[in-house]
Amino acid sequence: MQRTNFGEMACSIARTLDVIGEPWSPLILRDVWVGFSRFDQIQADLGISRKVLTERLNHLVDNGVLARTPYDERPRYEYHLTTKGTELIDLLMVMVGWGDRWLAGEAGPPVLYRHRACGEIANVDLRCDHCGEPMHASDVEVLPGPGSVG
Amino acid sequence: MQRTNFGEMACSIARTLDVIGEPWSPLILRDVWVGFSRFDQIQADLGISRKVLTERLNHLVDNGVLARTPYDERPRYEYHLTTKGTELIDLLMVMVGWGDRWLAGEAGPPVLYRHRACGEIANVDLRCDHCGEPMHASDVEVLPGPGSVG
DNA sequence: CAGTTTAAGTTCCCTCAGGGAACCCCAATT
DNA sequence: AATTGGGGTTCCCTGAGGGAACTTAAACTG
Repeated sequence: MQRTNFGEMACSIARTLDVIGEPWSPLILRDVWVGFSRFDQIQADLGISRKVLTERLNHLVDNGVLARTPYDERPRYEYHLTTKGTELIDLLMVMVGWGDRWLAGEAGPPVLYRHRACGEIANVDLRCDHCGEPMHASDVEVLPGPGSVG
Repeated sequence: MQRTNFGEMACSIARTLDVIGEPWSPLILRDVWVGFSRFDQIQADLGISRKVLTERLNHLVDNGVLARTPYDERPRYEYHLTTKGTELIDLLMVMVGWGDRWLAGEAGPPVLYRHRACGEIANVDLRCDHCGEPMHASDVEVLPGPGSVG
């Protein structure tokens, strides 16, 4: 095995990386999210090699993150997010938040998000799904779960 | 340039990937987070090549995500998260949530998180930092920001 | 005091993955 | 008849990852 296979590890981070951890994959998801749904659109927007784009799209479809649907009688296809893929956008929004905060510099964030529920320009914040209070690295204690190896 | 440089793109996702998007980097952060702070500990835990681990640690230190501090008069060092790095753990917690949900299978999640504030086993949930309501992919509208290229 | 251990890398070689460009197929358009 | 467009596939070349051995320097070990 050349490239280490993360999917076998008993770790949800490693398993997630096995699906979207290869170079370009998160950017492909971003493109599909914002409306670039066809091969040539994504290729032109990202400047990615066509070979690698083919590989990544197949991998994402095989893993149920994207769906490939024809839009013509000719062999023409569109890629769109499945439910599983849409939930990955949470991850991208958190990446955006961190990148905006630490890497955007003086120019400010490249894009903004308007939250439809309140109409305001906003960012995501992590909360406990049980009590609703903030939940960050220092607020949690890590314990072995049922799927641990021990 | 062989590997495409994401850091130059006007996209906070791409810029974030430039810091932690290479293979192994998120897993190294996870290890440091849960208490593996020394070179050989991390190497043994992950099974990563020593060469690659050296490269990744240097990259993470250069980007201000990890700090390298001596713990002995001999050349012995520990790596720990900076503030910038600690905020990246948010990203890992969201990855864990998605991996638990979609990839854990029948065995269940490998690790659990106890939220100190409420004492319960919990997961993170994304909320709007303005109004506190849920904020996911379908709840936002994407707009150009001050740092956009146009 | 010679030999071994430990931590933290470094060096080497080998294979495979990514980049880039050209090519392919097939239907529609000019 | 020739060109265009979409969605790939094929080719070669370079460089990144894997794996194992080597290095350095201090500290134990007998």
